[in-house]
Amino acid sequence: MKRKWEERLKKVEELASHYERNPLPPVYRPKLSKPFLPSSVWKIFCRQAEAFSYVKTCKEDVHVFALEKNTQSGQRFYLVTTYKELWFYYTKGYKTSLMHCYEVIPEKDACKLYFDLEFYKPANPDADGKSMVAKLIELVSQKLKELYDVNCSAKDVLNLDSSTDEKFSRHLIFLPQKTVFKDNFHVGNFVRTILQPAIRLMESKAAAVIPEGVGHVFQCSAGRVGLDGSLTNLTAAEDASKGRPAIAHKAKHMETSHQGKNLELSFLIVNDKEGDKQLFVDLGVYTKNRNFRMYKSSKAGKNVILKIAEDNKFVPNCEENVSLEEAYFLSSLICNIRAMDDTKVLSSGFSEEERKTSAFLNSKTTGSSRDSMEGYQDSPYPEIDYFVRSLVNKDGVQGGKDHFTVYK
DNA sequence: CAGCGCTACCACACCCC
DNA sequence: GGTGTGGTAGCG
Repeated sequence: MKRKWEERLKKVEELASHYERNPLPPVYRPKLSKPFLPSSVWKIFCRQAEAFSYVKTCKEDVHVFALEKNTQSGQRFYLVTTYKELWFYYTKGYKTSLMHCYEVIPEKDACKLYFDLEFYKPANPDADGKSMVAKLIELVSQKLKELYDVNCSAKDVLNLDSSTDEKFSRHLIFLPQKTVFKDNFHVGNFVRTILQPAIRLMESKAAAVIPEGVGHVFQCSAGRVGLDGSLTNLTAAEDASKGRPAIAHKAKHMETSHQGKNLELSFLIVNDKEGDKQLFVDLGVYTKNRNFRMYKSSKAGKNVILKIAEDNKFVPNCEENVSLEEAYFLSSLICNIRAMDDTKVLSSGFSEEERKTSAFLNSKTTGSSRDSMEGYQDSPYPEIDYFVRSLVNKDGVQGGKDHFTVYK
């Protein structure tokens, strides 16, 4: 009897000693993985740059998330952790501050094709958001096929909704198998390019003047890139009017051959609060280190979260030990790329750095904006043409003839 | 001590008809 | 009035 007591006492003392040597952290954090797996990473920074430099020192697969303070002041801080661990606390509600959580899309990381869609309902009483989303998915899928030979349909598109009575608001995440974009800027280049006809249409509506005889050509493999790095569309009429050697033969051919297939894009144009025209697709999200609100998060000061849309058609393949909800979460993350050998990496035009460099050169050498250059094969400065082509070729396959590129 | 990265917009200078 | 530039309020 006494012997048993002594044994128990000894065990308690050992346990006490163990906890003295290994004190509990101030915040309860159960082990998420087997002991032999990497230990947890959960670190918060006031500055984004500090968060990114910490990520570089981590061997774990960690990512930067932006957390909005509930004060609605717009102030944010930055969390570094793994997807797994974030999901654990995110759903368990251990930390209420995770309610307003944003994925930071690093400027040079591969990412998925994604869209931020919105319109103000009172200004667009006749707009049918669901049908607009369906049309957009159809359009984007058609362009993915044309430009990259990538197959995609509505069942490959995760459709998240955070609409209110006032505003129709969606996030679309395209998930054709094993296909990603080189980075956020390349996504932006692609999106701006395929929506160019709608942008021009909108501008002409805003100006209330529709220029005569101006058709717009979708720039594809044989296309040209403006010296300023923008994706410029060649117009046969403009070219001829400037009396320059026309290089629009192929483009003109493409225009006619695709005309029947091209979808009508006017459905993308909506009214904003002031009654001006704007696009249903927000083109302002394809920028450096963009914060993108996450599945099940709300904006600070609001309680509307992003949830699976009623008309969502995407269902993730559930891997072992992953709930359906977690699988949706992982699918919704723009930079959650499982890089395989057979992953297709799509690119479109310049990277941001290259765009800035050539824009700088353009302004310093010609002293004018893109207008003077549009529609020309060569600038008056061969050295610069050579330099710009070298930038383009870096992105292309087989000498860089292709502006839209697929890596394997 | 502490958010970030734009862009549309404005004021102003300078030029030229 | 046309055009370039520098600074910033406010948006996403």
